[in-house]
Amino acid sequence: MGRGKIEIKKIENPTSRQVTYSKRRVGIMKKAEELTVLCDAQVSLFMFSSSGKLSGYCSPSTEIKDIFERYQQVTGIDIWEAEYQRMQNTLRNLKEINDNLQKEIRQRKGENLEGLDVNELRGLEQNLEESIKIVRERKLRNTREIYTALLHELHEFEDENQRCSFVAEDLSGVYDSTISMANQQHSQPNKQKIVYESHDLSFA
Amino acid sequence: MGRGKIEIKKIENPTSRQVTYSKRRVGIMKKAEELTVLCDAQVSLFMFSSSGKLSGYCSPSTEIKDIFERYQQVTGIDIWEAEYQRMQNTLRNLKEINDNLQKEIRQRKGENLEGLDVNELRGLEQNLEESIKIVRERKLRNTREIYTALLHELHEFEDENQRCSFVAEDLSGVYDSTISMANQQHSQPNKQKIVYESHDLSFA
DNA sequence: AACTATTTATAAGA
DNA sequence: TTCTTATAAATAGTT
Repeated sequence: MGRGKIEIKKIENPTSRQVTYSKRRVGIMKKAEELTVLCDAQVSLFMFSSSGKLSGYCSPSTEIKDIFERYQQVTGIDIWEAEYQRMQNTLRNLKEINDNLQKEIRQRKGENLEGLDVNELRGLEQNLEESIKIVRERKLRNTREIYTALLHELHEFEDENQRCSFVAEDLSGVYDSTISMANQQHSQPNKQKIVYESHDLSFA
Repeated sequence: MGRGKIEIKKIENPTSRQVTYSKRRVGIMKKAEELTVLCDAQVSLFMFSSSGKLSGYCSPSTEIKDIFERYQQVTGIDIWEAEYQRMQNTLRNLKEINDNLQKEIRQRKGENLEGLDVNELRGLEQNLEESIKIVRERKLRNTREIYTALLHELHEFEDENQRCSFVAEDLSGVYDSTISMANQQHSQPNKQKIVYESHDLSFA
């Protein structure tokens, strides 16, 4: 359609090529829109010129994303197969691991023991006994550490007092500061700290 | 371009619409290919007819994915951004929850107690004591249930023997089957069962 | 970008 | 769907 018939092969002259692109670009976009309107179709059209410029057409009330999803539905080809599937799998796995962890915690808390037989209950009991032993030892050690620190501070205080020639009267303040120091020393920067509800929060 | 000029608006007659769609579909695809070849352009064209059938054209050596990625590059719009981000966030959250669950379990097992002060250790100890109490009660109850079932079966066995006029000699088989029955009754269909390692697996 | 001779696409009909 | 064909539309080459 033009002054002469042309062969469909790459136009070597860059200027002519660019001109032809411009003309035909308009033409095909018009066709796309006509098709949309006349035939009630969804059309998406993208063109990148050899210089990299993008032009496109997309049927009204149609998002590109929708076109792609429909494309994927119809062809069964998932463009993002690898990435998406990988993420989905990771998600599923994490959820399963989560469920199991939740279950284990619940069982270690003594909740939801329906699924366990006597042997498993016996194992769980032994587990908990071992745990409580370790926790008790650790508590004892921590307490001892605090007292050691307290004693150490007390001695330094006494030495200082000897040098300054006056006697310590009230040690409760020292005691408090030693505890808070020990706590700070041991606390890590956890975003979500696990709280064990204690019925008796006083220091023992 | 045809026997008569047409107005560009939806063709109401479904048959005519379908016919027009078929003809124009071929036409626009031809145009797309010509544009690709003549102007060395990348073209992607998708059409869904009103009946949902997909047709498309994509420049050779061009994947749809590439077209989309280029589209995203040029427009700066990331089609999958929202979805992807949402998944990433879910993933992150699940991982964090997981970490915390792992940490809680480790602490309940008596591992990794470094982050806890004496008060927290005291709370954890009380927690474990409560748990162990519940587990012990449950174990006792299960054992009782098994013995009750055993007793029941034993009585039925004796009744039957009375009627059949012979005496039970070996009850070990009955005992075993009762236990396995009781276990089956309580075990749920868990894909990944949590195993509490017991040092002594004998029945107590 | 505009013009226009020609080619191409296609509407209507079969 | 496909073919035919009259006619509308697109566009190649030119200005």
